[in-house]
Amino acid sequence: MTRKSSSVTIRDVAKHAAISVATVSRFINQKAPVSQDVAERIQQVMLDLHYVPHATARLLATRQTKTIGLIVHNIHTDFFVPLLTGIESVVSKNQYNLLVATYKSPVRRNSQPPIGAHNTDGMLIFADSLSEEHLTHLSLNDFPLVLIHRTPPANLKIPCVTVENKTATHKIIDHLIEVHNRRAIIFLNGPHEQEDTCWRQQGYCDSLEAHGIPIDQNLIMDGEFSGEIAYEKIKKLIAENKIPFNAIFSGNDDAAIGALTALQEADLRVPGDVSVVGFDDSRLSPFLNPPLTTVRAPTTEVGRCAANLLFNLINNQLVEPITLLPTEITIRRSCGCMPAAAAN
Amino acid sequence: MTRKSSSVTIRDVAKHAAISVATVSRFINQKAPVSQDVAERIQQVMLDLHYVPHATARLLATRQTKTIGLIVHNIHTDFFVPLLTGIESVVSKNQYNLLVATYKSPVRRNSQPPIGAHNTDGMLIFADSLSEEHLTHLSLNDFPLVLIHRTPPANLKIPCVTVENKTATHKIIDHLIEVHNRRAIIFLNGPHEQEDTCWRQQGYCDSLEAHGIPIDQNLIMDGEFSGEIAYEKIKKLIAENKIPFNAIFSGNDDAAIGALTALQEADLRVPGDVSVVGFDDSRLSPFLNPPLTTVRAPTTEVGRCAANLLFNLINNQLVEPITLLPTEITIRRSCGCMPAAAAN
DNA sequence: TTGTACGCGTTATCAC
DNA sequence: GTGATAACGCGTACAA
Repeated sequence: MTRKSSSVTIRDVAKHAAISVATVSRFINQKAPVSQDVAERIQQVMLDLHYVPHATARLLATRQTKTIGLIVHNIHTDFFVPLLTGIESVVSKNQYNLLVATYKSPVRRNSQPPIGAHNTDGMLIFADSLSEEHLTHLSLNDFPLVLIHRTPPANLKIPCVTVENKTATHKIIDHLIEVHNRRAIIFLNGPHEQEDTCWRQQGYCDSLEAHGIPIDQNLIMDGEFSGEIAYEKIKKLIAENKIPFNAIFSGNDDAAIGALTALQEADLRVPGDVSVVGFDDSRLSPFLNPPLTTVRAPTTEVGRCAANLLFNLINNQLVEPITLLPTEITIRRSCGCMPAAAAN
Repeated sequence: MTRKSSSVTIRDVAKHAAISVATVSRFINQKAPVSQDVAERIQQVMLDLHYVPHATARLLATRQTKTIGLIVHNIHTDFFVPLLTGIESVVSKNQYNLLVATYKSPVRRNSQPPIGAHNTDGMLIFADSLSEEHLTHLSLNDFPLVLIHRTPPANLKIPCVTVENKTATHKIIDHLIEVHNRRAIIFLNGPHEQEDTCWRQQGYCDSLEAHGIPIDQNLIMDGEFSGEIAYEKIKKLIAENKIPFNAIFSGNDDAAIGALTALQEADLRVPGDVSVVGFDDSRLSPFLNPPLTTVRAPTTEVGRCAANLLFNLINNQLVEPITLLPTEITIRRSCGCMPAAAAN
């Protein structure tokens, strides 16, 4: 498994520049002033030899990796692109690397996440990808951690950044009820372990209650934030034809697509027969047919913000314990409105 | 910055078990049989001391990183999700980590990519993110490399995986001409540095020639594979009203969205006035208005395949020098057809 | 089966 | 400013 003995090391640079390794190291890390002459020589040799410091060796010596980790449980979603875009911009601005891992703490078996203190300087943890136990262990060791779309377990002081779910949901349901006179509103909720799900459900219920509409558990169904699952659920709902409804609030835009498809296949008109609204304002929402009325969540900003917090932590600076980014309703056509501008 | 206060090393274990470090190491890695008595003693001491092997030191000693790298020049695109999905599935199956870097080799040669032999065991390189010089250097050092959507420079034997561009494009243009009688077809091409662009342009030209339609350079415009840029270009084209056209072949689906938006704003009907077709069959294509006729590219499969090749390389196995994945036309509505099934 | 000693590529600590 | 050299923690010939 020995890859290459031809790997160029700091010793090679030193030799070619006719200088000691210590000086080369100092120059690279700007640890101490180096004479102009020597600096230029080293610079040149490094370029010629394509020298790149060996990350692992450096870590062993300094205990720094210059990389941060991101743990998510599912990469296969449009939500991931803007999140990663935000994170990546900050990471590269800080000259760091990004290690991406898909992982989900299992309930029983004691497996370890693939990334941690041994290969990162800090981690971004999305939603419920890491168990409380893992979180606790890392946090207690003072390892820099920032939670995304999830609050820390009790007793643990881990900063988190998420978006305002409840009020926005409340408002969009209000809109459905007050403007479009929809009162039989299906709620396609997400995974129960995810906090967003809870808050969105809360907003949904609050709005109904505020309008004196009793909450019908039959209207609340698991969409799992998945287009496929939402599609199946709505298709079945229509086929059984036992529960009347005239609107669907989908917990996220992905699931809304599935709902839209199922409605279309059943020849139900949107928004004529059924209003549909979503959450996230993902990239494709303005282009759906009809364009989707939804809640705009600043996902790129979430990623950027979380990454910035993490770097503050790594640099031993104080950070806000909790950052709640604002959301806002984006009215398009799927709810029944006819906004002037056709596109985005 | 002291993270691990409890730094108990293999030496401590050896000392407490009254045994040598070598034996402890062998026991841990099951490299050679150890006497029952010794095994039990080591086991006990490791438990008592809460010993955990230091991952980094281990990597330094074995010259392995257990991570592979992915270099792309732009994360901010829907193309990235399926690609990453494919790669990630293989990476985690192999118990490896994935380091993601956005990077683009500058024309001037003074920068190094953030990932390389120093922090990965092999790399996946998308399109033209890395210059020939960087490629050459890595390849000459026998560093495992797999190219995605790009062939290797001459003289370099780097395996690559890409998709069939030319024939599919040829066919979809044929479709536009033969079935829908469109002969003034705009081509929104991608970045000139990207190979996909060239092949798609070739397919476009071949089809026109085969039908005796002269190639009009005015119809070929840079869409840069970007929705925004395509939008501006088509908007301007319509406003100037100097070049008549009745179809648009967009180099990728992203740009097709921009085109669609521009046409819609100008009250041009799709496909009534203008047929629009794309390339990629990205996730949102079936949901556009109208659903987009496009070329389906197996992007997830590309990612999976490239990652598999890379692992073969890492394990010193032989690999195919070039893998060309098939593409196929997906007929929806934007070309003018009216397929039976409404949605995908 | 077990032990000794060296190498992995850097940084840190001294001297000079 | 610069240069030796000792860590860093582990794997592994080579010996025994």
